[in-house]
This record gives sequence, structure tokens and C-alpha cells, in this order.
Amino acid sequence: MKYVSIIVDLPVKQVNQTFSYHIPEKLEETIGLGKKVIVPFGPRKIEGYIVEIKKQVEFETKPIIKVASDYSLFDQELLELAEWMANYYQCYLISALKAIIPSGKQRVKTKRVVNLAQSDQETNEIISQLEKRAPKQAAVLFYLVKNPAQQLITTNLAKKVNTSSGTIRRLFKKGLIDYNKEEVKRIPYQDTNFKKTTPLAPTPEQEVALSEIKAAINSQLDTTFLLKGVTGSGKTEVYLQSISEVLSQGQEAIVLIPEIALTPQTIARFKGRFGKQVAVLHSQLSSGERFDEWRRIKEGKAKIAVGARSAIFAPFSNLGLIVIDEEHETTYKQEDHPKYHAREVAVKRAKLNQAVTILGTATPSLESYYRAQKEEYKLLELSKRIEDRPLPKVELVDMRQELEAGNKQMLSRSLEKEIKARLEVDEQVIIFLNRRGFSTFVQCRKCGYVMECDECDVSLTYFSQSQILKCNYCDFTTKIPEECPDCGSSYIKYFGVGTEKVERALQEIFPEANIARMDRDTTTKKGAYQRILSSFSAGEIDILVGTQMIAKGHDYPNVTLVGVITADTALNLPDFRASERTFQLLAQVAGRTGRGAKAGQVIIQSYTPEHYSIQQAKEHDYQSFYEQEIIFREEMEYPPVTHLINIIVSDKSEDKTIKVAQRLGEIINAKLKDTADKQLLGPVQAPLSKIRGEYRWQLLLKGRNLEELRQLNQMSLQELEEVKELKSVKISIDIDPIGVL
DNA sequence: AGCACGCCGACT
DNA sequence: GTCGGCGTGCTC
Repeated sequence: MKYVSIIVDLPVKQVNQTFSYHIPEKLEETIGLGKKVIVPFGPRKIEGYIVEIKKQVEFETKPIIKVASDYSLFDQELLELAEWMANYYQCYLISALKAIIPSGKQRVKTKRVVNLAQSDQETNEIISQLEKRAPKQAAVLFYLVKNPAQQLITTNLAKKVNTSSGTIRRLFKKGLIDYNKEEVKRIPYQDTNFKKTTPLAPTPEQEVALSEIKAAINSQLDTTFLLKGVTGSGKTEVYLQSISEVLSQGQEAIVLIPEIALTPQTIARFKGRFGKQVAVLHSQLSSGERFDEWRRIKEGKAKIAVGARSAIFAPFSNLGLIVIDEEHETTYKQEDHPKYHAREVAVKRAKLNQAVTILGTATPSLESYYRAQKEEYKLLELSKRIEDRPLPKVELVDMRQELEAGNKQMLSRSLEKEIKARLEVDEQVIIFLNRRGFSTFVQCRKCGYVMECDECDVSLTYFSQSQILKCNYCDFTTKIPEECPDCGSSYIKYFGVGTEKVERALQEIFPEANIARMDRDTTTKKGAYQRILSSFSAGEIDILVGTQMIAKGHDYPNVTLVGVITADTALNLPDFRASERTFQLLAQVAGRTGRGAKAGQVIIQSYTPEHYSIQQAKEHDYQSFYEQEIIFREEMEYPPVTHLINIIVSDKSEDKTIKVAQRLGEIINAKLKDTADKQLLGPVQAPLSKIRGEYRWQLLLKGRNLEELRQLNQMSLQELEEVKELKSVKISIDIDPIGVL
């Protein structure tokens, strides 16, 4: 008799372990590691994944009911990677596995949402009947009447009215609610024709980098390179020729690109060189298309996977190279569980395969450069742009002096003058707005009242097109009030320098110019993002105004001026990465110009131009920036010198949240007593103190040894579980958080 | 998670 | 007494 170990598809602590089953004879042929199966589990049937095939078993077993996938969804190597992730990021193995296997795959992705089974009126009657006998059920129905079209699944609904899933099941049994399968839709991706490209002759610097990389590829050691190359220095050509080398060894390659830069232009560069051998994996593919690409990789038809974060799990069997472009980008860190960082996973996966990793960027993350300094990574530099084009000249404008000189506009005199000059010679301009950390909000000018979301601790964002106020954290939307809800005054005003405001101001000064705007507001519609960029690239737009999304990877040879309206908004955030982000952003934005034959110019407006992150960005001097920033990190004991674990405690009850956070704090502190190399910050109210009606408190663990921190964290949480009455409170762990905001 | 089991207050 | 809600524990 053959047996298997199964991980069941339930992200719950109690079943975060393997369960043994036996294989009925007729399924023996189709069984295998990584197959999805249906198994009996208590009184019901659930999905699970085979993680081991074995001959003996120490339990009385039930049989597997059926095999639910044609393919093995992961092999031994990817299973090992999942186990590493589960341990490193402290998540359930099933969560790590589900991050690895193709998402949206075989079947259309659906969620089971709860609906009322009768009209609101009838429901209201039922509520009054139930209220006494079954207050919880009445509360659930009441919630559904009050919040139609919220499309909640059982668990979330139960949480909303503070009850268990059992209550909802009882309502279903009574026929008062029913379940609807709701499709999670995806936007299809259109393929284009790709022009064939041939390898370019490398510059001397590229030559050096390539020879080192090729040597590493041939040595079969898991070397990690940090390829630090200024914008426009030809990093992509290095990637392409490295991939060629790997292919000639009969091995495969993965290329990660930030989602936002995964445009047809970027894909064309890889498809143009390697044609059909390239599989593209990103979130905008339909589930069918994505699964097709996944199968091409699995079957060995594609040798190169190009994609966003999750492409790091491409199912290759002989991986030789992983490239991470723009390695400093924070989008490589997954926001929800498992909160993995693709860069860390890549280095681990390379190790499992004796593969080479190339981390490419103009502005390395402090983490990567720190490791390069310690020679954990090998540093390769491309300091010159192709054809020796100069880096753009950067001018800093002190906005305080502008104001003193009587200019109250948001455009400095010098930026206005330069824009005018470009328009006269038909060159293009990009105006960049660093909006991270604040958005347009609505405030009463009389009493200062700010419109906020009831469920979340944030001010509502103003969308002028639709004349509404919206919460960025939940789906709450509302109309702009005529009067202040607090004092009744009608002096309600919209604040914040939005892209829209900049656009309008520019249009006023330059009525003749064609101005387009790109931000979340204008790119929500399908394909809008592409449309704006291609029209800009075709020269139909003179000035493009936008947020972070225009800072990434495109080549516009006719752009000769980039203006940054406010360089320092991110600097004022209470986050230890504030300077790093500011420097990276300014350097990236500056890189958008001067990429053609014409020289480029950058004007940065700032209220704190003396800050080193801004000064060093002006000089294009990463090295100096790093040296100054690492001193700050050393002093404050922040990453990359230390590791962090962010613990978020959240619950609908503020009282319970605080109690749990404080109890956890006590437990940790007791364990920290005689250690100097680890510390606990908090518990404190989280910077976002309330999201979707849940209160949030935060604890931050800091220390040089991550393994020790992790153990401390685990032991403390275990001890916390003994406090029974506080068990329902949610605790979320973030290992190596990107920010603590 | 989601199912059965068993305790306990309310009501023909 | 019995009906049904709600907390608890278990799933190879």
C-alpha cells in the first residue's frame, strides 16, 4: 500500500501540519508530488496538496477521493522553497504553497459571497422576530440590509458583526440567506509583434560585468551580483547577454520587473531577442492565458520567464539565472500574507539551484549595497551612460526663497521659464509630483474639521472628476457635504497639491500646450495607462503631469526637462526609509530625461534643499548618499544593520486590542530582560490606528540576529495563547517590513 | 474553516 | 421537559 502526506487547503493554525491518506488502486497512476487532491476531512471533503509519498504510516488512514489537477503544481525544489518561506516569514505552509502554485489557474477564480434570500422588507420582519431569540442572527441580517452589494464572504461577514461562522451557516439552513459564486475578473493582455534584436557590442564596462557573470554561470556557484548602473547605462543588455549564456548551458532564466514597468516596450526587448522562448507572467493576464504560460514553462517549451514578483516561482527544472531589475523597488515585497520579498526568495531559490542572481538598479536598496560592502554580493558597476551621454544637469530651487520673493505659485520662476523654453522648441516636459504620504483632502476653513472615514483612521481623498470623497483603505465613498458636518459653515475647501491642481495651473500659464495627467484618478479605466504613455511617446502631449507611476523605466528621447514640484513630501514621513525613498525617487525621475541625443535638464523644487538625500540626488552621487545614510541606520539601529519584525494586533474592540498588545509587550519584555542585542518598541497605537473598523496596535522587534528575533516572537505568541479570553484577536506578523507606516 | 457535540436559557 | 443558540474541540 502506498500512502501520501497532505497539506490541506485551510490557512488555520490547527491544521498547519501534514495529514496521511492512502491511495486507492485506481488513482495510483495519477498520484504524484505536488498534485492537488480532494480528501475526506472530518465530516466533509476538502482540497489538499501532496507533499510526500511514503510506504508507512502511523495513523489509520482514509483514502484520497480524487485527483484535482492534471499537473504537478510544485516539485521537490519548490516545496523546499515553500518550507523555507513558511519558516522565514512565519506563515502557514499552505499559504506559502499557494503563493507558489499558479494563481487563477485551472478554474475561474471565484469567491462565495453571502446574499439575502428575500427582500429587505421581508428581512426586516424576520429581524424583529429573531431579535430576542437569536440576536446574532438578527445582527447578521441587519448588516446585510444596511450594506447591500458589499460582496462579503462568510468569515468577513462574521467578523463584521462579531460572531462566528456558525451563525451564518444557521441562517443558510433556515433559508434566510444564500451563497453566490462571484467571479474575480481579470483584464486580458494583448500580444504585439516584436521586432527582432541582436546583441549589441558591449561597452568596456558591460564587457567587464558580463565576463564576471558568465564565469559565475559556468562555475555553478550561487553567486549574487549587484549590478549598479546609472540610468541609461545599458543594464538590460547585460541581462540579455547573461540569459544567452545560461541558455547555451541548457539552463533557464527568470527575469523580475516591477509590475508598473511591465509594459509592452519592456516585454518587447526580451521577446525581440528570444522570441517564443519567453513566457510572460503578470497580474493583468487572464487566468487562462496565465495558466498557458505556466504550462509552457512546466513543459520546457519556454526557457525564460519575464514577470512581476510572483514570477520568481516559475516552475523551471534547471534554473540557472535570476535577474531582478530595479531591485530597490518596494513592489517586490508582497503586501499580504505571506509577506515575502521577492529579492530574498530569489537569493534562496538561487542557492537551492546553484544559480546566479543579478540585482540591477541605479539606486541600490540600502540592504543590497550593505551586503555588497560586506562582500556577500559581488558589486558590478556601470558608471557611464551608453555613447557617453551626460547625466542631466540638476537644479535645486528653494521654495522658501520663492515665497520670500513674493511668488506664491507652486511653479517656481525658473521652472516656469524652462517649460516655456521647451515648448517653443517642441520638446517635451515631465512634471512630477511626489504625492506619497499625503493626498487631497477636504477641510472646513472655519473650524478646521477634516472629513475622515468612520471605519478607518484616515482622511478621505477627494476625487474631482466624480465629485466624491473616497477612503483609500475601505470602499467607503460619500458626496462632498455642502456644509461642515461639525460647525455647519459652508466654507468647505479642498486641500493638497493634487496632480489635477498642477495640471490646471499649468494650463493657465500655457494655454496653448497639450497637457495630460497621469495618476490613480485617470488610469483606473482599462488600458488608459498605456494610452496616455503611447500618446506622450508619439509627441501628441507636450507636458505630462503625474505621480510615481511616471518615474519608471520608459525611454522618451524628446523629453529634455523634468520638473519635480515638491521633493520633500516623503521626507517628512516618520519612517526610517524616508531619505532612501526620496533619494531613489529623485534619481529615478532625473533619469527620465536626456536619454536621446539632446541633453536633459532637471529642476527640483524643495522646502529643504539642504537635506543630503536631495543634495546627493542632485549630484547623482549614490556613494555619498549611502555613506551618510548608513551612519544614520547604524546609530538608530535600523535595517540593514538590524532586522525588524512588525507585529500588528487588531480587533473590532479597542479595549481588547490594547489589552492584547500590552500583554504581548509584557511577555516579550520579560524575555528580553537579560539581552542587550534585541529590543522592543511599543506597544503603541499603529500609525494607521483603525482600518475597516478594526483598531490597530503595533509592536516592533529589533535586533541583529533575525533567527533569534523570530524565536523570541514565536515563543511570546505561544505564551499569549494561554490567555484564553483574548484568543479571538487578530495578530499579523511582518518579517523585514518595508516600512513601519 | 466548518462541522458535531453538549451546555443552558426560554417557551409550547 | 424540549427547542435552538452559542462556545468548544477536532479533523489523517
